[in-house]
Amino acid sequence: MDSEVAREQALDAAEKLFYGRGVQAVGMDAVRTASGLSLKRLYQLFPAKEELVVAYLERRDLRWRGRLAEHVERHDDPQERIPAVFDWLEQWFGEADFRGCAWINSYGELGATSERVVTQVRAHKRAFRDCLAGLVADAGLPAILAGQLFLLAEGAMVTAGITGSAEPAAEAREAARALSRAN
Amino acid sequence: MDSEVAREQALDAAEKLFYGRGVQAVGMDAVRTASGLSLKRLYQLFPAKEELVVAYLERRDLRWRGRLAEHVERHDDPQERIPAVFDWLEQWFGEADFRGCAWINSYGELGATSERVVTQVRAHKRAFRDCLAGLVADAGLPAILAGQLFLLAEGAMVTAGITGSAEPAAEAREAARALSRAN
DNA sequence: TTGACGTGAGAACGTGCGTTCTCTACGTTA
DNA sequence: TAACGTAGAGAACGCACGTTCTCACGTCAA
Repeated sequence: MDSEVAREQALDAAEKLFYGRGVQAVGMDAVRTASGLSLKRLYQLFPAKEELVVAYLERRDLRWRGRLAEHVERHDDPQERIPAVFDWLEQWFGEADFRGCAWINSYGELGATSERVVTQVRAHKRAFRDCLAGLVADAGLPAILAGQLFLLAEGAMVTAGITGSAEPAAEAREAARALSRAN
Repeated sequence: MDSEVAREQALDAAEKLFYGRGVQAVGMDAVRTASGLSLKRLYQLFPAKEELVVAYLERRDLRWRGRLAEHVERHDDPQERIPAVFDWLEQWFGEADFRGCAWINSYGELGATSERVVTQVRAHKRAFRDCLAGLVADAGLPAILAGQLFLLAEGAMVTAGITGSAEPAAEAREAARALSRAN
């Protein structure tokens, strides 16, 4: 079987399991079963579990930011793009399998033990922050707003994950509107 | 030895280890060594590791909120008490052993496997939110502000933990000021 | 045909850890 | 003094899991 296809199968299985149950709660055996690959093949593609975890976070990062960008770019007016971020978050929070932010959860789980995971988490959060900074600049708003919107979004993700409700997105959007007007 | 004293010793050791290295990365053996108690005694006090984890979160919750309240109450002016929350966060983020919010981290680690931990995390976050709501009411500000300040604080905790910087507290305080004026 | 090689399936290995058990020592009480 | 209960120290147990090994089988080159 094509290596590329096998890799995607492994990552599909890993993402579903790691995100849904937590990294440490999922054994390589479960990934094997879910992916339909043999353990041998799995270890050829990812020589250790940590590699698989990092690859999972990496691929999810690309997808996550891709989807966000896609949603935001539907709005031509730069002023509307900022609330659109929170609309997208709200939609995400409402998905049936939503279980909080994969990177925040991974940091809680592995932050103290895996330097590579920490690097991955920091890279993702920095990229998201940079994305917000771009939107703020395009809307002609002061740069200081970017960090504030970022904190609102992070708070909303955490809170939505813990409480299992999508409401924090609306609260954050309201706060973002107020901050945009205030600045 | 007095049971009460032994319990405190166990919890002191557990808190230091669980918060510093993560719950799953710390074995009961490490807790035994750090506490100076025998395994037998430890299991008499906490029949399973999960009990110890829940007790750790419970005691930390009381202390954490106690310290916050103590700091906030130093200010007599209700208007100043809200920024004081973020001052306190900044001070906390700057502590040498700061490693993010214990409850958010625990949720990331155990949220999918331990219902009791989830309950504990939700209770803590709800209590913190209620505390903010009280401060907002005392300051004569609209109730809607409480949730927004809560999201800012949560975002700041997460971000400070991941980046290892205390700066998010200042950003959040600035945003909180702007929101208070805007509402 | 034959032998080398890659692959799949899963058994096996080693380790770590939560929990329990054993053994010894000591204090208490009749 | 002798019997008994309790606690400490840590060995032992059972299990889960990351990783490696075995073995049978199909494939392809010479």
